[in-house]
Amino acid sequence: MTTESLLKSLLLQAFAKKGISLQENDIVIERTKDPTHGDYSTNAAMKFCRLAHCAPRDLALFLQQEIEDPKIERIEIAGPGFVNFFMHKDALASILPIIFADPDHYGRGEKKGIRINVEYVSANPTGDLHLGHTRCAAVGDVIASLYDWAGYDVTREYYVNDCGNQIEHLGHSIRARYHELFGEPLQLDEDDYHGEDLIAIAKEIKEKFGDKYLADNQESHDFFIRFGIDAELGKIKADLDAFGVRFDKFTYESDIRKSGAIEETIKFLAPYIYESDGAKFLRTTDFLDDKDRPIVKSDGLYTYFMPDIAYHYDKMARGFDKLVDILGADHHGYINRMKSALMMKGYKEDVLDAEFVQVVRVFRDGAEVKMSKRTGKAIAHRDLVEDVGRDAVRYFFIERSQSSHLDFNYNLAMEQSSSNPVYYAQYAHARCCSLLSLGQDIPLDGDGRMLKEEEEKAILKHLADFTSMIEGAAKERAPHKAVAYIHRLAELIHEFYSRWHIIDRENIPLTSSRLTLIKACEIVLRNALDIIGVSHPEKM
RNA sequence: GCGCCCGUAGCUCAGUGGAUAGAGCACAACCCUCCGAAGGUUGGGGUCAGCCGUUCGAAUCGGCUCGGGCGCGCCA
Repeated sequence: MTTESLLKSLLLQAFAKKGISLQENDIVIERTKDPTHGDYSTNAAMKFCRLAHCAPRDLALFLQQEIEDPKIERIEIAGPGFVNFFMHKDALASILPIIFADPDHYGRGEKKGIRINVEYVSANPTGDLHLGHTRCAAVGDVIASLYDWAGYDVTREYYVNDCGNQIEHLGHSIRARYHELFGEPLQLDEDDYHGEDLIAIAKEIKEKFGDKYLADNQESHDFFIRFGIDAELGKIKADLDAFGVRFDKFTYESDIRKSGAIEETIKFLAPYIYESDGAKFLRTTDFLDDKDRPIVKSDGLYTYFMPDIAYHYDKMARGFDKLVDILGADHHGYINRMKSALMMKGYKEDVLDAEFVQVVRVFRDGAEVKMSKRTGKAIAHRDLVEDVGRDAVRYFFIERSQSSHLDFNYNLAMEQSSSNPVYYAQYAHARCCSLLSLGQDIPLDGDGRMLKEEEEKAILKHLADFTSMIEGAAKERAPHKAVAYIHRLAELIHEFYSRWHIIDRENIPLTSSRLTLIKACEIVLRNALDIIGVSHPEKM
């Protein structure tokens, strides 16, 4: 039993004696910032004083007298009615054997038996990933990891939009580059892709197939599209792989279309479909939307929305309890129409949630750099990761809540050395490893029995918070909370290291306890860095 | 006009009902004869955009105003 749940049950019992019956969720146990406020604190006396018909401090006094446990050293009342718990140091150190029992899994929550599908990036295979995708990739990947650690059954999915206008333009652009290689003038339309990366693809086609696809026929048309999609998706996969982002499943829009799922879906949705100006609209306003949405254009082609509905139905049919879409913030209008479509199928409103990732603004040489996928002037995901490094990019991109704009200083990131926050955490890990290596002949006691300093107690408390941090960060889909946890742990380690000499061969029992604590720090820091996908070198 | 996100230190941002509002960067001073100075200690810096309300208690919840970003039926 964790200290937190112990305190909750003691409080529940005490309240019951007053004739007040509460649920465990009603009680809030807080970590105290100030050590003079004890180790844990509750506001319950203030929150429920009205139910007890007495003043907050009187109720606090009652709780103070009523609650007793061997793990609690003493209870104090402070301020308007806070009840502060001071724990015996043994109670704090009891987290150490738990960590060592299964180090690689410390922090993992109980299996919940809930299946979650997290879809992210899903960039169209028409060009290289840019900074916006980088942030979505980092955010989505860490959210999925948090779910995994918290005990959910997670699938990471990428939806490939390999149909529609943009794909036609891709095929046409590659065809134009291909013809250019045979001495013809370049013929690109305004909506085509003007980036020079397509030249490499055209060259590859020429090397492999010669002039086979110069003829303008259906075969050539289909070939350029197919080859282009495979080439672009191949690059995207390689770039994401280098970023430490891997998917369990790629679903292709073309497969959804071929399966007949769209026609089935339209048939099913018929009661909600009406015609207007030659187009077909879905009455999403019957549910959460403020406007009805077109699903079939007046030219008879589907809008993007129609296959997307079939795709989301497909995901639900695969047995997921929850869908999470990680989307760019400019897609925020999308969520209510898709929820509405899911509700038409009888699903609850909250089977789908979206996380909107705000834009990254890039500053270079003191000026903002505007991005454009087509002009080729955008900062590519690949260049960024190669220049700045995978660890630093991941850390930077999830350090702040995804709902906040991110200002990225390219110059600063390029010259990152000591002022890079990721090194602060990695250095703490390397320090732990270094200490453990220096003291490797000294056996660890495994329970930290000699620990008593404030710095040591602060670390023990923070280590004990790891599991609930993961649980909370997963529930809130807040990767930046994992970063905040890591930063705090690194800070505590650095402070402890600076304040106390850890390896003292004149005092082996104390050294043994302190190295035990350092080992626990190393384990938790390593697990935490694994969650955010940042490496944890033993030497730097 | 309607909808979503945002407004907190010089800058970038944490903090969603609690105690003296925090961190990084930047700035100033100090700390290696001693386990890694990519570190530590100290300091200056704030009408939490504004007003009204709810509450024992509001940066946090509700309403209005101002300011910024994004979106608004046949683009994805």
